[in-house]
Amino acid sequence: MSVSPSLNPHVSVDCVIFGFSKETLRLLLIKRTVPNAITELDDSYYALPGDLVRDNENLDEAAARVLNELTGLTGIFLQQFQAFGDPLRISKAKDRAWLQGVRQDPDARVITVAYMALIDSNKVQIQPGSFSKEAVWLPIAEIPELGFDHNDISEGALLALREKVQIQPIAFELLPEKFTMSDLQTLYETILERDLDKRNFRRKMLNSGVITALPEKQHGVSNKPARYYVFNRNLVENGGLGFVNLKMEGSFTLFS
Amino acid sequence: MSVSPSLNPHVSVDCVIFGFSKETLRLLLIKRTVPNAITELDDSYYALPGDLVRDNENLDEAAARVLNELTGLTGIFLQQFQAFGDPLRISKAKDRAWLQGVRQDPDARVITVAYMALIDSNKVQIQPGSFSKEAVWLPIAEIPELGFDHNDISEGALLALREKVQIQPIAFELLPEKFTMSDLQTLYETILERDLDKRNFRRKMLNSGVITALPEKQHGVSNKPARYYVFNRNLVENGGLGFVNLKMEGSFTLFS
DNA sequence: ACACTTAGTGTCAATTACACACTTCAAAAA
DNA sequence: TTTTTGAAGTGTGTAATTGACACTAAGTGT
Repeated sequence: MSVSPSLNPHVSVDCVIFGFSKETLRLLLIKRTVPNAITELDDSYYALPGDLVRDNENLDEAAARVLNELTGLTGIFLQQFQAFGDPLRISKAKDRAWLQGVRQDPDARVITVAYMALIDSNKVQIQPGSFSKEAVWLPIAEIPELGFDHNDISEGALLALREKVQIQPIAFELLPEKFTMSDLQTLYETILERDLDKRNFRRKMLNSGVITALPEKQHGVSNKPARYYVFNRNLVENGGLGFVNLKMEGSFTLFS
Repeated sequence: MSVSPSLNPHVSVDCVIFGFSKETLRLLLIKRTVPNAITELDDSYYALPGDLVRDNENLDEAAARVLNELTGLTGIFLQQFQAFGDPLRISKAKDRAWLQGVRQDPDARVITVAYMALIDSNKVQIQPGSFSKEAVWLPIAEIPELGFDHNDISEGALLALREKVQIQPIAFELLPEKFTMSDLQTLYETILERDLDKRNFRRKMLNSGVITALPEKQHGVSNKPARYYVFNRNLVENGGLGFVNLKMEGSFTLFS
């Protein structure tokens, strides 16, 4: 076993991990515990999972490592969306207290490269101990004050998600393998914060070719059972679709 | 005069500066000269303008500073688009030679945050001495091998530009205040590498409301003089337009 | 006056977007 | 076993947008 490769004290990655359950978009946040020297109680607060970048890995690898250490998952949709580098981003008192307990060079200025991950939250099994004792899925409407500039980063991620979802078929990454048309529509409505017409949505989705109907239907629901669909991952990734037309009502477009 | 604030040895910004002249998209590149210890001649090569980030500035400020030191300009369209952090990105021999002449810690791993700038190349007056003896506008089709990973960064910038131009009215930043409809169309055709229909282009542009016709026309051209237009910067930035519809032929859209 | 070059204009057909309401299916309750 | 309940699933007509297409207008230079 080799020694742990050295850390770059000035560059970190943070992951904004999106999940979707109970009809709400959620973020996976970790709880950080800081011994409070004055009260001798523990202060604690939530933050995005993140870590310094190691000298032998690139940024994508660092983000994938953070995600894997927390969730045990690999092969997840993970996309860099913005770097944050305000000189004061790590200067809040609580944050400094935490850094002093954890970092070799707690005063170093750290620029962070933020990633967003989209995962089916059913797949997540929080890995004990890796980052923190506790990790929770919090609805995006109920995110408390986070450490560092993580509120800014989360808001940036949400804006980026809202844009990307209208350009590329990536929302599927938030659903299980099999899903109903209503699941999908609710997801889009949640992300876009806007109601969509059921019939038009269905037609657009099916015509676009990004999903395939399964023969299988729901069982045991006390109403008409919905059909299941799957996302055509291979078709989309191999460009087997020509262009995908996924514009939402009222979204904007450029020229002709 | 205060002493120069300290530099963060691990984080830099690089600017991909786009211009448009003679019907070609160009990048503003600087020439770096490296004394070659063996031949005693100077090796030189082109690179993107960039610098380490100072401890008292954020990333946007660092990029604006680099741009200003090179061109003398302020208030320019400048947008972060991607961070690059491959561990080997500064390990080419020429790059190391240059770093050794310039950096306090030439072996430090550096992550760079890349920005793209869009400017009217007529406005640029290269500032002597700041970055290098020489800076040139090179057509994007004729970019040579650059230092570091700057070819990757440039290609990323071009892709990002091509996407953004179809979503937001930013192409105007590459033109002078007054421009003709043909100027604008040629610019779009150049960026998108695709021919557009003259009449449809004109209709879309005018209906979108992002430009206003001036009474003024060209003088001294040996053909029918073209009318001049201006970009409605204020209207666009203040959201005075509702939605701008700027989709190009065949571009893709999401749902309904 | 004629040649040359680029600017500028309109229409029609096809496609796409949007609004809108009833029937179907299963389970649960009566 | 009938009825109720609740979500799934389905089609059409209208309006708006897109895209294809060819000629005339206005200057300069010869």
